Amino acid sequence: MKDPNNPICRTISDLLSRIGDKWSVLVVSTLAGGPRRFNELRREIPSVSQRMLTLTLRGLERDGLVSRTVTPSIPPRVDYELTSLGHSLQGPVTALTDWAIANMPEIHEAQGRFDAERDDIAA
Amino acid sequence: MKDPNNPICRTISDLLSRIGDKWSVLVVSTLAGGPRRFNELRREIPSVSQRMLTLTLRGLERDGLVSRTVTPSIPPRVDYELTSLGHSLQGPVTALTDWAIANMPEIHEAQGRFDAERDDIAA
DNA sequence: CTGTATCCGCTGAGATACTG
DNA sequence: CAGTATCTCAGCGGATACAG
Repeated sequence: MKDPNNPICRTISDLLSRIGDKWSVLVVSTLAGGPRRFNELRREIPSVSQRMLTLTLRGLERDGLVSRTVTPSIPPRVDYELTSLGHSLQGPVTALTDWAIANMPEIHEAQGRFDAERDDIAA
Repeated sequence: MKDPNNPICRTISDLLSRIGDKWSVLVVSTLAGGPRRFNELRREIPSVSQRMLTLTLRGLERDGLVSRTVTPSIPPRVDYELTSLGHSLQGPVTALTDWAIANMPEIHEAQGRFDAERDDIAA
């Protein structure tokens, strides 16, 4: 159970590093509203760089959470869409973000206490 | 909603970088079985380094998820324990890990397909 | 429009040695 | 026993420029 070499732990840790990365959850939750083109995603997530959006989408595509559809026209058109696997991830992720929102005050309070103590010691 | 500058998104993203880091979930799930001393945790999670265990525990403590109790004896004794906030996180995290376990085959399959295609193109 | 390629700084994380 | 300090290296991620 606690051994990172066993395949279950590795899968969990892989999933966590994916959803734990800086952009995946944001992209998935945006795509939850329906398919988007590349630059639509950029507009809806203004702070993401082109490079990171590409990398994030590739990662999600590799894991089978997002599908990528190319329409070879001029200009080219690429649509990204959640797969059913991607949609099924929404439930657990929402549970987590709801928890974060609900407990935000308590977390910030704890951080404040911790940092105040740290400063006391430093002083 | 998609703006990383708004406090809600920042809290969520902070939470994700905590539970998304390499060790936090492992530590929390170990502590779910009851309080542990520092070296007990090291023994139960053999692959964690001393440094990373310390840093992980500090982070969890700062967020109010774990409490740290020092008994100034010789040798010194320090017990780590989940707070009620820490326990309440177990539910959402379990939902996520259950999802990962349930969908592990499909994810690996998707990765296999993706990597096979990539190799085809490379060849 | 939808990417890829490159450079580069910052942080995460391991190894090792030292301290109260 | 329970840490801190320092070195080191790899990888993430931003900015920018280029390409089909």
